[in-house]
Amino acid sequence: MDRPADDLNARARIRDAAMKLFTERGIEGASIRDIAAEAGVSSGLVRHHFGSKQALREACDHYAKERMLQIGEELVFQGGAAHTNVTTMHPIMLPLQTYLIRSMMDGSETATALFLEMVDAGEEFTKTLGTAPSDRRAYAAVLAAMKMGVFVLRDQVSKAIGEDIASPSGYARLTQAALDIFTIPMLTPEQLEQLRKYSEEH
Amino acid sequence: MDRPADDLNARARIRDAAMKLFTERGIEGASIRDIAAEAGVSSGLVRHHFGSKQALREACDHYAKERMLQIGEELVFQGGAAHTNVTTMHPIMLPLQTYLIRSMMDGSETATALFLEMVDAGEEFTKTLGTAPSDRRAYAAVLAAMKMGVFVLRDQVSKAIGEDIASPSGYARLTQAALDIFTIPMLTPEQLEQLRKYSEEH
DNA sequence: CGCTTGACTATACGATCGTGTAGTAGTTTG
DNA sequence: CAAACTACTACACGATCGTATAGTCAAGCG
Repeated sequence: MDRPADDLNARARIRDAAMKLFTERGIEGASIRDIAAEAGVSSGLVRHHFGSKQALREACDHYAKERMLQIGEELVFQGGAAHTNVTTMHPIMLPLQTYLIRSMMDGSETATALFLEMVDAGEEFTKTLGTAPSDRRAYAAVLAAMKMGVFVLRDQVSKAIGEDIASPSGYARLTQAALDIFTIPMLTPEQLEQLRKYSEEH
Repeated sequence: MDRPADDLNARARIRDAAMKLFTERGIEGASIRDIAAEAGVSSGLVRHHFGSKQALREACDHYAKERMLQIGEELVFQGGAAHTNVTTMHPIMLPLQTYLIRSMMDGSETATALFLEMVDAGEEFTKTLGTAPSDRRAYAAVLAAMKMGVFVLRDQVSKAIGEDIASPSGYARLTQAALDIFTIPMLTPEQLEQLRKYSEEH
């Protein structure tokens, strides 16, 4: 059961269409008429259900955030906190994440709030790490941004690896690559020392 | 010397204003009239110099790409390939990167081409690593996307750590955090094994 | 039955969009 | 000096935007 039961009515279809087009074309780039057409309804019905474009957007924000938290809880229940915090990549989340980033870039408070909650959770997670980063807050913030960033550039990453990252095969490569990045030290201690010296000089 | 010499004329001011507003509001969200006002010229002059909004955008794409490559070369010359490939974060690049990502998300071929070049360079870099990732291509693609992602969510990361990541202090925390993420293994070998088993089951 | 209510469509409104055209001031060029 | 060119502004055009209004249709209910 992927969605709530009574979620196939016109209101839900409009919301889904809005999230799709907002993601693909940006908030300003997706018109209410286009969204209505995508949902198979008149543009007047969009206004009837949501009042304004801004209100429609906020409804999408709240829905996406709720679904993200809901799916996140399910994943922690299934796979444990370590798995969830390290990868936090699940195919179901993909459209939600891409939408939320688009909305965040255009100044959504709801989406930004969700991001900050993710940073909070990530900061807690750092306490379970063997070697602690010196700046937990910055570590968690950058990590969260990096994980989201992969999905911002979904099309570009897909093009780079030659297959859609939403496909089972592409997603597997994506997950493994992220795991490699997060678990294999990128520099030898010597390189790290050299880099540290360089930083001090500049 | 930060910029070419004759770069203060109206044409350059329009281009800079366009990059600023495209970044802040998205391509569709920034009108030619707004861009002209930001540059302190008439909207007709924008058309005179660039012909159309699409052509203006492509001019911005090319300029941003050129500057990125130029700055990248300077950084390699100054600090060496290891430093450049691991962090690839320089304050000067920030506005260029944020613009290019915006443009990439709205389907810019030039920006996508630059991303693919970054992936190519990153893939070469993986050959200098001690422990090789199994899938170099995916590794480089995900790494490039992650590094870009931090700048997509610039405002959100800044909010999370309590200071602007463009400030010297915030930028230093950002760089150190990225370095920690890339050099400190996030999981113990035991956790990694557990995660591997979990993945096989699902 | 008549009446209300909610889902839905059709159509019209100002505003703003990208674009096109005409024209001016200043410099260059033959 | 006149012609040509360049940088620039002013203004008008259709199209499309978000929004508003009026009306249709079916279901529920006294």
